[in-house]
Amino acid sequence: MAGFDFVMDGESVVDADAPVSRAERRDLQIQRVMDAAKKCFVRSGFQGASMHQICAEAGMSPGALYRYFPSKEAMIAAITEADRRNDAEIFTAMFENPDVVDGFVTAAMAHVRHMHESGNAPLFAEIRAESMRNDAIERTCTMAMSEVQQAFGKYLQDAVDRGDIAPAVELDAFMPMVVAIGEGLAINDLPAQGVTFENIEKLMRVTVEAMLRPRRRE
Amino acid sequence: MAGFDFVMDGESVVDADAPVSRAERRDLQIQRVMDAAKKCFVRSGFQGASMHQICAEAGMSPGALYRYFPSKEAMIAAITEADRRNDAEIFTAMFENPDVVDGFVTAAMAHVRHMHESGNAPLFAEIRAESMRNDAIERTCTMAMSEVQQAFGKYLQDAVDRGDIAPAVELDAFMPMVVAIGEGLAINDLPAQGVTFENIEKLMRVTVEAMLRPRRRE
DNA sequence: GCTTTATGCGAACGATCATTCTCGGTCAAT
DNA sequence: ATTGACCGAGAATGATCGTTCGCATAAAGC
Repeated sequence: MAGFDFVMDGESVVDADAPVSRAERRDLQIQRVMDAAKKCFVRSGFQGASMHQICAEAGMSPGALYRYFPSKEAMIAAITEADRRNDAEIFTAMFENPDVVDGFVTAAMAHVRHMHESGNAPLFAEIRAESMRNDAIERTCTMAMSEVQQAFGKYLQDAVDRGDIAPAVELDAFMPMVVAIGEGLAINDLPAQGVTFENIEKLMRVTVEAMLRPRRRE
Repeated sequence: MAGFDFVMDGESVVDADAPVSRAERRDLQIQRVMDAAKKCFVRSGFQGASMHQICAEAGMSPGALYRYFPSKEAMIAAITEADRRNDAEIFTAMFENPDVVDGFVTAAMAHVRHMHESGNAPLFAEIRAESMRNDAIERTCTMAMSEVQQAFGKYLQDAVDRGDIAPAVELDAFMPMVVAIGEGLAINDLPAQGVTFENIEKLMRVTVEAMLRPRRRE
């Protein structure tokens, strides 16, 4: 039997005829574990998922799994970081769009769509719940979002300076509130509740427009 | 030593000189357990908190605790229901206010304030995370909110009929989205992040106004 | 008074948990 | 061909989990 095949039954993860280096294979195995862990965490939560379940899902023994992650805590940290980084990237895309409102709505809709399609809402909810009692997770969340917030702030300030927008409240208060609203939309997975993307976008546009270009009090 | 005193050390929970009936005392004990459990769940999560921890927090042995709740699952269910019911009551108050926008903003601010002062945000986050994988919890959340949503829908429809408001999207889509946004604000506990109540209210008013009385497209 | 019922304690139970250990095998380098 | 680092399986470990049990005590009903 030629090539690698580390799975004894079911699908083989490493293609039997594609030779890979040690380091490459290691990365693939790490990815395999993370995929399995993510599945289990979504299904049972961080504390609820057992290492044996994760091993079974990954088709790997505990001894093997522990070669790649020193502890369950480390796996939680790794998955949290990957998830938060992924989210951050979606938002960074909006900073290219010269129309602030449109850029914002587009990015937010991409986020809602991604959350719906990937089925990651439970994982995100789990991360947020865990972040409120686990300092390490909390730091990961803050760090991943702080660079986005910083760039976001600059992006908005530029638009303010050129007179494109005039936020209803100071930017320091505006940004956390927008993040909070976005999280609410993400966790609730509105498309799954039957709300159409069209309606979500329509209401979001009205809202963002009002927040960034408020009506004058008459 | 007269009267009851079931705590061997530390504070006594049942006043030593106030005779209470069996049923009354039972209710007090149940409340005692629920308070302790809530504290532990906030600290460690539903799965992370152990029955021994809850026993210690309640100043009660496992044997005693199990006289009041048949299982940990039952305790989680009871605490979830109490929390959701509490939230529902806050929102029901808004249906008295004839000005929809003002009623809405007032209720939402009461919610934000309550969430901040009670320090219940972690519990709420935990409940939402658990609800995504535990059908019983999910049903509790839906039930507690469905009566509110129904009354909310009627309240809004009345306002639409009399021409007070003209929501940007259909009510069926509007309500879930508003709930989602509210949850985001609740979980994030903005006052704890330094955002003032004043700013929260200001942006909320602008937003609600825009959603319910949108500008016409020019 | 005596009996019945409700409480409470805390040791003990079996199950399951995260993690470790041992050992046989495989790869890359010599 | 031999070596040495790496990898993987799976049994084993001690800890901890949710829950139960037996027994003592106190109150309620007669």
